[in-house]
Amino acid sequence: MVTEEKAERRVTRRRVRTRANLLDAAFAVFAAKGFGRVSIEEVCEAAGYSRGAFYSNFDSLDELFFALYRERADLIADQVSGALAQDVPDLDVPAAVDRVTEVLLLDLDWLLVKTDFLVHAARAPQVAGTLLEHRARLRRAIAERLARAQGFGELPAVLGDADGAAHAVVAAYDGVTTQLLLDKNVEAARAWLTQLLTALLTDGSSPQSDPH
Amino acid sequence: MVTEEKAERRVTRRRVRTRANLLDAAFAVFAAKGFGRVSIEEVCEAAGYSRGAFYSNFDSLDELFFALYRERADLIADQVSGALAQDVPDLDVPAAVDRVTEVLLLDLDWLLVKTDFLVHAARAPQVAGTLLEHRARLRRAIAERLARAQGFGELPAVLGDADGAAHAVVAAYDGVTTQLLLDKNVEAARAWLTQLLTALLTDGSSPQSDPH
DNA sequence: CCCTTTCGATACATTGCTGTATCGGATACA
DNA sequence: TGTATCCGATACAGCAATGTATCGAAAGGG
Repeated sequence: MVTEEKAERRVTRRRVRTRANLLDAAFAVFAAKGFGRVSIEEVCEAAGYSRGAFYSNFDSLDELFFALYRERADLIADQVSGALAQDVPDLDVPAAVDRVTEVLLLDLDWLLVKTDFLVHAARAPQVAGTLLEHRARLRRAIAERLARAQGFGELPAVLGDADGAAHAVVAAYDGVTTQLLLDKNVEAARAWLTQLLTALLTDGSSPQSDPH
Repeated sequence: MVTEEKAERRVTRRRVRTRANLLDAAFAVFAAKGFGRVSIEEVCEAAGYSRGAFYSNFDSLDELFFALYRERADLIADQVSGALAQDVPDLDVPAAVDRVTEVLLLDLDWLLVKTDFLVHAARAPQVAGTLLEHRARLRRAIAERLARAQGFGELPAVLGDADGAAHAVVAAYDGVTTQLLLDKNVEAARAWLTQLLTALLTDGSSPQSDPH
């Protein structure tokens, strides 16, 4: 071993605070202007620090961006898992759909940053790999939840097995998200996603109100 | 009227050529590095011109980007319209789906640029408006095509009317696109989109092979 | 309370990009 | 072919952001 990985430091209390502040400020700035149009200086200024603080905590904007994404994505993934596991009887897929929809389509700023990250990942295979894993994990959680419901004969497999259905759920979410980015109408998006999902996950027997 | 809109010019032959070259080069560079990370100089270098040529044809990178998007988007929109109108009997929705799918999921580079543009539009209301109109037009074409098929009793309205179904089609496309950006697997995306669309647009009676 | 370690501010050199102004060669049209 | 116009290359000034090196101050351990 030639170099010390990160030469252990006494992780001061002050340090974690500034780091958190930088991340928060970065989130706001990224959401407002887009990752591609943000400079290190802007982030520092928004956080109330000088560039010295930044370079003491991160090596590059990319690194900060990755850390930021990871932090928030994990948080939301947990919330979704919670929403999926919440109901004991495992019946009532529509109810679970409602709860998940509410968690996922909450914060427009997060949506913007998330999309920036997607675009970023699309050109960095390594980053794309990480993101794909995240998505696979999420899909697995959904598939499991659906499989449990399927035990009660709920799921009308229009598309293959529970795994395929999970795929479809994610695709529907991504699709609705795209429109939401443009029209900024969270309520419509939520209603629309709910309708899409129930259409996909139940046989076409339950009529829904039209959100247009 | 105080100012001449654009002081009519003798639109030389040379001019249109360089303009086209700049646009082509820009497309390649944008696809490779992302709009946010591209400088005017890079575009010029890729096109084999100096910055003088650029400033003679465009006012800013944003303007070039917009022109580029508009050009290609219109082209593809035409192709889609063609694919939708192609079959005379108006039955056979799956066949139309196949053709459209083939047109839409062809070029990964275009997908990258298109997504960049989406992200850009998400933060520029005016641009977003234009993009929304484009999408609405496309959706209308789809809805009309579906309505024609519906006349023959094909479409099993799982989601409201033909308009709602068109909405769903676009959402499905966007959703599949997102995954494609990450895994770069065009064939899988195409198969997957086809399956999704047929699942949405036909009653769940026709079994499909599983593309996973 | 002192002393060591760590954090973050400041100053500096450097680089890459921008936009403008100018000019010579190319182009169109008579 | 002559000539007026247009196009794009070059040169220049300026700016904004980067990364590094240095240093005073804060934090925490003893």
